[in-house]
Amino acid sequence: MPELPEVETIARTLRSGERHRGLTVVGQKITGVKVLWDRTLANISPEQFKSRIIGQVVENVSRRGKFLVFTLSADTLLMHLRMSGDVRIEAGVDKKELELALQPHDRLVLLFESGQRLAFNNPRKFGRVWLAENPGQILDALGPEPLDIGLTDEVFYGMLLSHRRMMKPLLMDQNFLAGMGNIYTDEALFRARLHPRRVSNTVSEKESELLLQEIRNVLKEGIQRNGASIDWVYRGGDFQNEFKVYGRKDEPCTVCGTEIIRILVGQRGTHICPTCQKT
DNA sequence: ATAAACGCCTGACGGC
DNA sequence: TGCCGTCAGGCGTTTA
Repeated sequence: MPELPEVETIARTLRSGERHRGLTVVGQKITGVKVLWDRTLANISPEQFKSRIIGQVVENVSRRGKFLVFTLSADTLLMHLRMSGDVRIEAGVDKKELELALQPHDRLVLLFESGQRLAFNNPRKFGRVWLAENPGQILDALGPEPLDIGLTDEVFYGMLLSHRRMMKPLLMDQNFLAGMGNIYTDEALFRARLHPRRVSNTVSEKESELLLQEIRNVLKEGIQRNGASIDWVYRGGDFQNEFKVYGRKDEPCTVCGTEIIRILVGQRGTHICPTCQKT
């Protein structure tokens, strides 16, 4: 489900309590765990997970690429929502209630001393959770954060030139750049007037600068609007109302009026304006 | 080095 | 209504 703006929104709301009726995970002590689907845990057994995480306090929640990063007293808890995941924090009434009233597709639940709980919900079971002493082993392979000012025009252009790959799969490669997914990549390429099959080392310096700018624009607008809500996995954002190409097959291009088409690039449904985005 | 094919899962939607 | 194919905000592994 989520790309960078959606994960960022989740991290912020878990931290601040906004949109969760004031509930925050920061400062909460973990006193219980329910693992409802064992394979949710990517690098540890349910038994080890329980014995290690119970008693730890959530110090902070942040994001790296599409990972949610929970900094705990001793370890780091990582969550990746993949295609259909979501995270809820909710108040519990009593012990009995905490054990019950789970939602369909809840795969992992953390119980806090306060009586509140955090649920990892994941209909398609693609999402994963890690408990790691050293999260760098997982996160360090990721490419740079697109919104990091350390990613300069020069650095980004150099990155494009050092590969000979189609632009869309390259931008979606998390080890190249962290956080871009199918939707925001389509939107950024459209705004930069680049065809998704364009080969990276044929991009000019000017095109590269515009692309980085538009990548940042769509991500920032997505974050401002709390992400995008699509299909049955609704999360409260409204960036879907700003889509220029994604999901707009057969509708007119907002720039030139040509009908948006859907093509396949790197096995992924891809939306372009065939007039504005030439190879 | 690059990219395709496929697997992992459940659910929504459209056509018949 | 039921059945069927297609599609889905992701990513790892295997194969070419």
